[in-house]
Amino acid sequence: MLSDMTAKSIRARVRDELTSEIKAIARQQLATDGANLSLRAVARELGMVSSAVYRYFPSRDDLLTALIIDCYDELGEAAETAEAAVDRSDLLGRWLATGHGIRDWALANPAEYALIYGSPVPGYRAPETTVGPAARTTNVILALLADGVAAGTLTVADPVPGGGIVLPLPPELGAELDRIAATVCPDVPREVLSRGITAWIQLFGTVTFELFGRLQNMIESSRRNFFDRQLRVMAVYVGLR
Amino acid sequence: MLSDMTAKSIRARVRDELTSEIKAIARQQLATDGANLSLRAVARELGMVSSAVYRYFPSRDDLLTALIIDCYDELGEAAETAEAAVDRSDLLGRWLATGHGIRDWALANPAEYALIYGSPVPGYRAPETTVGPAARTTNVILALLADGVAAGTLTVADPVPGGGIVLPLPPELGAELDRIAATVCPDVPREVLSRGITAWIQLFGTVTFELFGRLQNMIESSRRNFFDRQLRVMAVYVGLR
DNA sequence: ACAAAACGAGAGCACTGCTCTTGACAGCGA
DNA sequence: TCGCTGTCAAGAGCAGTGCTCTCGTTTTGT
Repeated sequence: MLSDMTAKSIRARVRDELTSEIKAIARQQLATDGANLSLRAVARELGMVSSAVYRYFPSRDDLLTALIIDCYDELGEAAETAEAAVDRSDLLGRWLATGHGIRDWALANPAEYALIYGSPVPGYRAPETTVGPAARTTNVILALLADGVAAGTLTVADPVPGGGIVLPLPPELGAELDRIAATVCPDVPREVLSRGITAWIQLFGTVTFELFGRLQNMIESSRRNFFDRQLRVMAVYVGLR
Repeated sequence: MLSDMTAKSIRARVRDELTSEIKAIARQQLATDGANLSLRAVARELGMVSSAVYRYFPSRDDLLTALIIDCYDELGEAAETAEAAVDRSDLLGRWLATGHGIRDWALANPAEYALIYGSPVPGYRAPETTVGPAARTTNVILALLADGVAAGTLTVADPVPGGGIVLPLPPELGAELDRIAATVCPDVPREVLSRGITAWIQLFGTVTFELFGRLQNMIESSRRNFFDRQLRVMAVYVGLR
């Protein structure tokens, strides 16, 4: 009985170990070779022959998919843990923590961020298994919006008192926002969701610009300050306090 | 004399023709193979042997650089012509035209957009010759800001009357913004420049998200409406009217 | 008309993803 | 303990890649 389980575990465990070792070296190579990493180089690094790697990943794209899922999960976890450390009623603090958690992970893993948020690999179709991990970061923000709505902080009305920053939503866009809200955050009105999406795009747009070198010769020494300000500007726009 | 010139023209012209033909086919392949296009495939398409292509581009990276410069120039020209068609005093119209011009070009040339605004190719260092063409689109926006400042429309003060969307700039970030403004738009105050950069990031962030598939299962049928609204929201934030 | 430069073709090198076959080893039931 | 079966690493091999070098040919400048 026990020997059965350990025997099974033995083969399975060494396989899992090799699998994660392959992924580790592949991620290491990701930093230098980007998305077009070499399976043979990974095998060489492991002292294996290239064909042996195919016992663990049926193709290079499958290895890439595994890496993508891992990265989505890591980024999602980074966002979740950063956000979880803030008092639930402090919506602004939660938003800031989420943003900086995402940016910090991206700065620490630039190649991985480029893999999941950069140009789509031509000919590569992301399988369905990636959408779950990919949604983790957005779910953090959506929960933030839902909590703000529940607390009465986020409303349909203009979050900037006396300001005119809220523009009417075109009907087709409004309908589409309603459809999104219905499936993913039922109690968030379309106006709040719309502002949240704008802030979401600003967050990732700023990280992407910083990592892809578009801030070079512009914002250099105060990039964290700049990003923090971007977050706060969007927080005011959304109404997070 | 004339024969000299035509003789000179003959060799140079056929060379230029071949050069642009290579680039045309390379851009065609860009759509299917992305940044890792095959020089041999381009040569095959031309009925040449691969080594012949090296007479025109010393390496694959040089061909890529030529494509990048062409794309920057095309995108810049698209933004410029779209913006030039609007009355100079209509700042909001100019901003909207610029944004839609950029997005329209990106939608028409998604692979090219990914080439210049996607993940940086690992190991590829963009040469100095690309920064000029790359700056064309941002120059359009900077001119917009400068005109708004000159007309008195854009000021340091909060563009949203009675609103509190303007946050104080951290001193280091303010100094950096001053440094940018001094070299590229001397009469634009740091506050206006800061708002412009935020709008600029929102513009390209939205286009990037749309093209890289991050809007899938969210905004589908009303993407142009969504982008237009994004532009208008940022216009209100910046103070463009 | 002649030397020099430019050009296309071909062979070749080292590399890639991937497939197929071969031989070795471990776990299983009898 | 002895075969059987499934898993594994290794090697050869195929087609493709970027790139270099050489070899005749053509074109150019003088």
